[in-house]
Amino acid sequence: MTSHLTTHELDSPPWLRVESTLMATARLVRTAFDARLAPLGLNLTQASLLGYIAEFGPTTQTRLADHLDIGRAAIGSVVDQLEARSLIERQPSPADRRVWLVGTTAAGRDLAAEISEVDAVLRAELRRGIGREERQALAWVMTRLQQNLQTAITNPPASAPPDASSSASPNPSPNPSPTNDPTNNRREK
Amino acid sequence: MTSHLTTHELDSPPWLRVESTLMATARLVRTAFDARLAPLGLNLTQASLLGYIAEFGPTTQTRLADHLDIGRAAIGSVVDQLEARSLIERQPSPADRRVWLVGTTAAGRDLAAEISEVDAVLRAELRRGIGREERQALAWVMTRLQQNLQTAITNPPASAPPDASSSASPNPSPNPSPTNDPTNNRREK
DNA sequence: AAAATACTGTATGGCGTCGTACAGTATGCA
DNA sequence: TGCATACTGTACGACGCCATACAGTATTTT
Repeated sequence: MTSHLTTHELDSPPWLRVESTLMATARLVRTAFDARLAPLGLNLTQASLLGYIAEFGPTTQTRLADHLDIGRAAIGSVVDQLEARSLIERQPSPADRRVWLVGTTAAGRDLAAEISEVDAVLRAELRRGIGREERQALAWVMTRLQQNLQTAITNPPASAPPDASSSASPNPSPNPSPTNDPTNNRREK
Repeated sequence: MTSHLTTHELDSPPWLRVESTLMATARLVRTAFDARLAPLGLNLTQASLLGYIAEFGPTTQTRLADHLDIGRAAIGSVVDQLEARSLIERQPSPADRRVWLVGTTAAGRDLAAEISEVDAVLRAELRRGIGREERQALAWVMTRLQQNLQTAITNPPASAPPDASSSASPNPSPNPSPTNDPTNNRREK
């Protein structure tokens, strides 16, 4: 059992499985950024949030959630963490008493600069051996892919007509099998 | 192509341009597959597991974990779920009494066929407007990116400038702890 | 043979995110 | 003006995954 050269063994045919390659790569991206940000005591989400408000100024949490692509509830948690470390600050908005304007503190600005540094360094490393055109082509194809994915998600699970009224409850019984399972032959270890 | 058609607004922050697009796309991939697999009562992980053993026969959980790129503990959970629905089966290995050989049941094989169908349909949709060469180029660049990511992860926090004596231990205490915070000016809502 | 080492699957606790429900606030409409 | 609707941030429960620790089993070393 040697193998394990790079990713897996030779069983996976990446010829057709572009999607799984994509997801694996995304996971690696997150891992790499997390690793590099760990010395700052941050993960990728926290760093992105801090970097964003450091660049664009105080922002409401809903906007942050939109930009970071996570839910409003999750953003609240991240803001809590960063606020507990005095890196950011919740300020009431004079215009809208529902919202917080989340802005950086002085310490937050300093750390944001370090984040920016880490980000630049890592991205430079990731570009090694990849030409500018190739990167642009990659971005273009992925954008196109995103469009297709979006339509695939919003569109009903195939075969259904364009009118989405039929997709009201396509799956009333997700558990088809009886599951009686009288013979539990599971070894106890 | 002014981009931002589908994703967000026109901000397109210089943060993690390509990388964030990649991660957003990966998220969409998972969402799309989950949506299409929902009528079968499965998510992407479960479907991948079932499809794998349907194609390659009984497999140990460690192998499955390696192939699906998740930990052994997580695999155990997924196997439990699928086994509870009588889609797969744990069989003791005659050769090694530590391991289970996870194989499909008859119902599992049937469902695996449906999974394969869903998979083919969705992937065909995702290819719309993307040429074969472009897909191959995408795969190539991502593979290269994976290599760079791998080295970036395993390699120490990089930089390694002439001598980093000044930043020998840049952050021994991630919590600067001015956390006394006597003025909790947080509004109660 | 016995002991040391490596490996497999499981239990446990933790983290990050999601989805839903909710109170407070703003906005549009009668 | 009053009322209905929409929006913001939070609380709560759930899910998926990770990391660690562990007992049982295999494999290698002595």
